[in-house]
This record gives sequence, C-alpha cells and structure tokens, in this order.
Amino acid sequence: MHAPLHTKGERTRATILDEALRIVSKAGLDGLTIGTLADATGMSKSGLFAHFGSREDLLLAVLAHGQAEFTEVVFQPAMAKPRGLPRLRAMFVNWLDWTESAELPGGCPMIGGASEYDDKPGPVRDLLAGGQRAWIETLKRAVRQAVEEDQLARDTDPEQIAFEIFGIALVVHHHRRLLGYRKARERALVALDALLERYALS
Amino acid sequence: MHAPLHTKGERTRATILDEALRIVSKAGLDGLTIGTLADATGMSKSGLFAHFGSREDLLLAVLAHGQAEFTEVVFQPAMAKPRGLPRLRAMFVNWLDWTESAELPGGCPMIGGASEYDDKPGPVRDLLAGGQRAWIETLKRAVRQAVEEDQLARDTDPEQIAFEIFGIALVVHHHRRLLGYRKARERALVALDALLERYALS
DNA sequence: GACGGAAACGAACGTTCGTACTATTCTTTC
DNA sequence: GAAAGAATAGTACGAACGTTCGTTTCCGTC
Repeated sequence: MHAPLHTKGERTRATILDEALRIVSKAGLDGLTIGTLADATGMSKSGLFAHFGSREDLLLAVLAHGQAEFTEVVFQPAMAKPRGLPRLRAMFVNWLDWTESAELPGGCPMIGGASEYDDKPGPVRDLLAGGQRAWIETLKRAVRQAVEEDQLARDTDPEQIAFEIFGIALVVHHHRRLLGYRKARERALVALDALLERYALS
Repeated sequence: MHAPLHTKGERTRATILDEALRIVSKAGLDGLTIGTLADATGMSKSGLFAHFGSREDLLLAVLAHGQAEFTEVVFQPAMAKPRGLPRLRAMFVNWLDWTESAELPGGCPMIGGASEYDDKPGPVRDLLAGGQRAWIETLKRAVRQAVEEDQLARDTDPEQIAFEIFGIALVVHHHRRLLGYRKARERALVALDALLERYALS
C-alpha cells in the first residue's frame, strides 16, 4: 500500500500520523494536543514532539497525511472507472464512504478542519484550501469529460455541478454526524441523480 | 428589538453574549475562552465568570443567544411572506444573508459549532442538534405548504428538499469562508431554483 | 561487539486554561 | 443618603498547553 519505511523514525512517525488523524477526525484540529497524542501512541511528549518540531508542523503533517489517504481511497479507485459519469459517480460514492470510514471515527478531518480554520490565515488554512480546491478541480474535470463523452449536455456548467456535489457531501457529513440522520446516504444519491439528470442529453 | 433589560446584570450579560457570539463566529466554540472574552468586554475574568457559573453554561447561553438571533433575523421576516414558495425562498435568502452578516465576521456560529461538537455528546451538542432539527422541520413545513398551495407537485418529498437546501447553505458557507469563493451566492440561487423546478407542477 | 548517531525520555519552563474564594465597588430600594 | 444586595474585581489554585534542555536508550554500521 505504501512504500516501505526503512528507518525507525519514519515508522514511528507514520504510526503517530495515523493515530493523529483519528484524533483529528474525532476531536478536530484544535483537539489534537501533543500530550493526548503522546498518550495515545504510548510515547513521551518530548519524544513525539521531536518528530515535528512544532505543533503547527504536526498539524500540517497530519493534514498532508489525510490528503494522501484521501487521494488513495477516494480518487485513485475512481480513476480505474471509465471517463465521465462512471468516474464522477465513483468519486462521489468513494467520498461518502471515506467520510464514514472506520479509520475516521469522527468523519473527514479536512471537512472538520475547514470550519475550524476558515478564519485563521496561515499555512494550515492554506493547505486545507489548496487540497479542497484541487478536489473541486478534479470533480470539474470529471464533469467536463462526461460532456466530451456525450453523457451530459454540451451547455453543462462543470463548476455548478462541482459546487452542488460538494454541498451534498457536506450535508451528508453534517446530518449524519450531528443529527444521526440515517437516510443521508440514500438522499445524497437521490440528489446526485437529480443533479446529473438536470444536465442529461435532451 | 428586544424587551428592555431592567437590571445592570442583565444588560452586561447581554453585551457579553453579543461579543461572545462574534468571537464564536470567528474562533469557534473552542476558541471562546473566559480570558479573551473578558478582555474583549473590558471585564475581569472573575467578574465575567460570575454571570455564568461555568464555561459550559456560557457556551449554552451563547448558542441560545445565537439561535434567538437566527429566529429573529432569518425565520421571522420570512413568516411575513406568503405561505409556500415565497416564504421558503425568503427563508433561504435570509439564511444566506445571516451567514455573511456583519455581526458574524466568521460565519454562522451554529454551523461552525456543529462540526466542532458532532462527536462530543453533551448539552452543547444537544442544543445544537435540537436547533438544527427544528430548522429542518421549519423548512419542511414551508415545502408542505407550497404543495398545499399547488406551487409544487403533490408527490414532492419535503424532507429531500430540506436536505438539499441545507446542503446548498453549507457549501455556500464552506466555499465562501475557506476558499473565498465569490460566486457562491449566485450558484446557490441557481441550485435552489433547479431544486424547486424539479418538483414543479407538470 | 564497539562505536556514533538517531530516537525517545524525564523534568522543567512560562503561559493560559477554568474555577474558587474573598474583597471591593456599584445599583437599587427605602 | 444609608442599608442591602447585586455586580465586579483581585488573587490564587491545579491542570494542561507547547516548547526546551540534557540525558539515556536504542538502532544501524563497521
């Protein structure tokens, strides 16, 4: 799944980041403290701290780790699907799966981090925004390819679709996590189908 | 706008809550500390603290204050509109206005609080969830009335519409705040129109 | 198996957190 | 205007925060 990690430091660093991602998922970026992360990994604060040098660097490393996992779990499998709608649908479904993945007991760390850092300029916010912008571009590209493949109407607006898809994903996340809403996934698929139907070939 | 506040305590408590709501909007619920709130209001920590008795009670009071303002700014003006679609549209537009209101420099405190507390059971989460459930019910009621008024098809699914409307509001909030996306409002209105068009009378 | 560097530890720093107590100042009421 | 009570301030607390430092333990290499 990953390239082998030779040195001891790289291995523990990887396990730290795995654990940190889980904590961020549940407690948010603000909820990730050196002390609790040290306890969770069975390390000392100072031993763990030495791997990152500052808390901000830790946050950046955790988010980069999360983005890499997102790419691996959501994006790459979708790329195995045919261009256009099948790929777009796979991206969406994989995205929903990701947000309720067992390894993320508190939902997507990037979505959670977004609302925590949307008013805190700095590298963390920049990393989050960059990742999400890239993902939006990926969605738009899939829509454009669906137009090229004659699966959607030629006047389809990729950005509008990407915008609305993002909204569906956010409301699934929100309703399921805060409200315990069980029908979220089903409703999300209905919404996606309706959205794509809007731009169906006439 | 509000009932007059007789005692001094109630007045300072109100100004504290106003300031606290602004801080929560920008920094989140976790970002609201007794110390910073005391500084922002020009009070001492202990003097301010005495108004609430605990930090959790402070958070609950701030959220209740925010919910009351939401009702006043978003819900009540919409109730002045005719039943059905006009009212539903007003709810939506007022909601968007609310999230970019000048008094909320960091966006809607309830949306922000939702992702912070969706994995932290307790009174704060309960209050947030209760408020959002009530709002969803209000949206559904407006949709049902639109059906009764023969503005939407009889097989319209109010819950699906409320679900998707919530998603549009969330993505507006997200895109504008994290990504600085300027077209959010325009795209949201397009999305709402399309959503309602789906259930238009045939 | 010994050496050298990487990795982890333990203790302590200064700061801020929420909270508790006591004292002081200001409001309200007669 | 004085007494009573509410409202605010001052001080202190233990705990947790991120961070630094010197030391110790472990790993990889010759």
